[in-house]
Amino acid sequence: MSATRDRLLDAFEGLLIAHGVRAATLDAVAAAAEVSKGGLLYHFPSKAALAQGQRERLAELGAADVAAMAAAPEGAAEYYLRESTASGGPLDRALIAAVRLAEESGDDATAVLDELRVRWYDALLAELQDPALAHAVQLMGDGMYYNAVTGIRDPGALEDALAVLARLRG
Amino acid sequence: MSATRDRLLDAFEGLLIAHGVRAATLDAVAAAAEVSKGGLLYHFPSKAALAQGQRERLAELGAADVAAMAAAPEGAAEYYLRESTASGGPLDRALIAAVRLAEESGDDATAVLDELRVRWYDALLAELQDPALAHAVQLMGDGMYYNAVTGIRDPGALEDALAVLARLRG
DNA sequence: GTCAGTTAACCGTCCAGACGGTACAGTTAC
DNA sequence: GTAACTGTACCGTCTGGACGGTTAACTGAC
Repeated sequence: MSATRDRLLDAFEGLLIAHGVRAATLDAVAAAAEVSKGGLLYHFPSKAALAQGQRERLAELGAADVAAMAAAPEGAAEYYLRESTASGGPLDRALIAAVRLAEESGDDATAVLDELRVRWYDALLAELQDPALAHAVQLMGDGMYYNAVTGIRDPGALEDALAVLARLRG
Repeated sequence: MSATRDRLLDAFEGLLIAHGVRAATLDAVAAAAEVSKGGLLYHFPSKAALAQGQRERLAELGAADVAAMAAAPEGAAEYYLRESTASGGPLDRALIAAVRLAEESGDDATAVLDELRVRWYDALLAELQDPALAHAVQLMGDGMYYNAVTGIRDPGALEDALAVLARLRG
């Protein structure tokens, strides 16, 4: 909606990703977004509201990605694996930030992540028509995300995952 | 070594896993270990020392697991996948705690995780003799860990991963 | 055999700074 | 005039860490 609101969420996510939950203080977020603390609290009256705004952003980006996955010319599975390594995009940033937030606030925070996972699985199953294979593809994608989240570089992961997918399909 | 030292590390890991880095304060760790704050700081003179103690514990448990993996009768790959879902054991707890810690402290904290990953990969490769397959198995294991870390329940993940592994072997 | 001295293991309190949040009086752009 | 801010000054609480005790086991001298 508002440009400042988006800048604040960008800054919040950026701090969460780069330096973790401890670094994502209200002062730090405001400073990173080049907004005063009062300005931040104008848009998000509390830190919980800021976290909820982040979850809403993730839900929107996630829904868009599920739609793009179903429409992908290379197929849902390949699209999914490819996206799992392409860290740096808006969805990846939102996902990593949400995972970081979920570690503290428990249930309601993971609900968005849970539902998104189910939707991704459904899209994979629709294309692959094989529950175990769909599950395996999703797990490999999760693994690549996991490595991205923890900062672990894993060269060749995408190629090998795609190669294994091809074997299983063939 | 010391029983109190171990209790402190247990408490530290427990808080990191259940409520995240923000909850794992010196006071909270001391209280959970039923030790005074002064007692905690006797064993670990700073919070950084506490985190390093945790990493050292992970390195020890990890080395033991790699050895157990190579000696597993069901094979390294099956052992690895099975262990990836068995959350609650000492190694899993240490791993999750280390991942949480790594989000803040950056490079040197991820070094232990990085090296452990390489060792696991080597053990998988030694059994499977197939780089892409070894990589895929590791990614599926990572994915299951990732879900355990974020509190996502994923029933049937192990069975499906093992089924896919059997297909790829056969 | 006992008794001062040492040391490891731990307790409880204090403090400066950071944190989330409040309050509110201005300012700018439309 | 109203929405969207800025800037400053606060408040109460929490946090990491410093610090000065305390206790109990051990050690050697006499």
